Amino acid sequence: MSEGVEWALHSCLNLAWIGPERAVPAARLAAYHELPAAYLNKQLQALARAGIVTSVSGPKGGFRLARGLDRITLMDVVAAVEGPDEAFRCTEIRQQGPGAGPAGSYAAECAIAGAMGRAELAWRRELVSQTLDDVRERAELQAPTAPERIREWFAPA
Amino acid sequence: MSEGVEWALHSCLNLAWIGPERAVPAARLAAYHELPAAYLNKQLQALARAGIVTSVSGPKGGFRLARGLDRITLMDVVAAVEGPDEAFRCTEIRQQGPGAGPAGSYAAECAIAGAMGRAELAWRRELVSQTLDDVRERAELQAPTAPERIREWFAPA
DNA sequence: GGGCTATTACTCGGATACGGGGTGTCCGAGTTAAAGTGG
DNA sequence: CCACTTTAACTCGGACACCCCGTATCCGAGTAATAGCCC
Repeated sequence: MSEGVEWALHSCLNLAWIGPERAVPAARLAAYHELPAAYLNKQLQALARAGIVTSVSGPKGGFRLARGLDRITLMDVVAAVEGPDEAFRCTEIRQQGPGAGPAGSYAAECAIAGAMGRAELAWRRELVSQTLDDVRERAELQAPTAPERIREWFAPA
Repeated sequence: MSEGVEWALHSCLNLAWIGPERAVPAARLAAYHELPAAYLNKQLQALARAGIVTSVSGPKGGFRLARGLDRITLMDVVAAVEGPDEAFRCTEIRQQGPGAGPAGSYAAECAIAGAMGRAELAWRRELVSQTLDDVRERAELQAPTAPERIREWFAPA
């Protein structure tokens, strides 16, 4: 899985802790974790295209969350960064070569694709069931001082 | 996900339908679906290392299943081909840069890694719960003539 | 004809190239804040 | 002092290289069947 997913998730939580009042530039979000600024920008663009964050150009510009954390699921972020296609894609090799059966006998889905699809569905179901707000709550339980630290570090000079 | 997983799964089912009496060369398994023979051989080697199939060299050599389909799970095959590491790996960026908190405050797992881990656990759980025999059963319901076709095509000259 | 040996053909196994997608970077279009200027 | 204009700095957005891993291939080590040969 792409490394950008981790960056995007952390950035979303950071944005939430900073608050919706002001927009935060990608460069500043990147500096907080010493990430390549331009590349993080690329991931945030993906989030913007997916409608998870909104972006404004110019001075005092940057990114901010488009809606509350409780309305953003892990699935939303993963789909935005990784793309919509499934991890396991069936190439229908059962229809290739001498092993191919009669032409009309492939109406039903390949049993292997079905089985792998069920597993991937379980994965997606779990991703949908968890919102970023759930993650934030757990994070604050583990590190109660983190929100204040972040708010302070991102405070304008 | 690697394409080899699909090839490996189909090959395992084919091996089961052929029967355990004789070993089947990788080249023959590949020809059945018009796959690159040498590359499929590589995947079968991975299955052999994982103990899913056994391999014998020389004339009349090839691969055969090491145990019954009901004792091989989808997880076994995926782990053998894809490797054991998780898809989402946490790089602990929370400990990098100015955002890093006090040194001893990272005993607990990163909340984001935990959430992604739960999703991946659901995926793995589903893969473990399905054996190749379950898949075979469904496949035979959809295409009852397949086993006989395969047995015949792989029959020795 | 039977048993032993040498040969030969066949298969796996790992070492070796190639190519596409993730990774990383750079520069331009657009925008807004701020500075400058005249009334 | 205030309003307007001009400037300038800042930010996103997409276009451009790099590199690693999945993809694909080839050749050698090992093995067993087979053919040949001697008894």
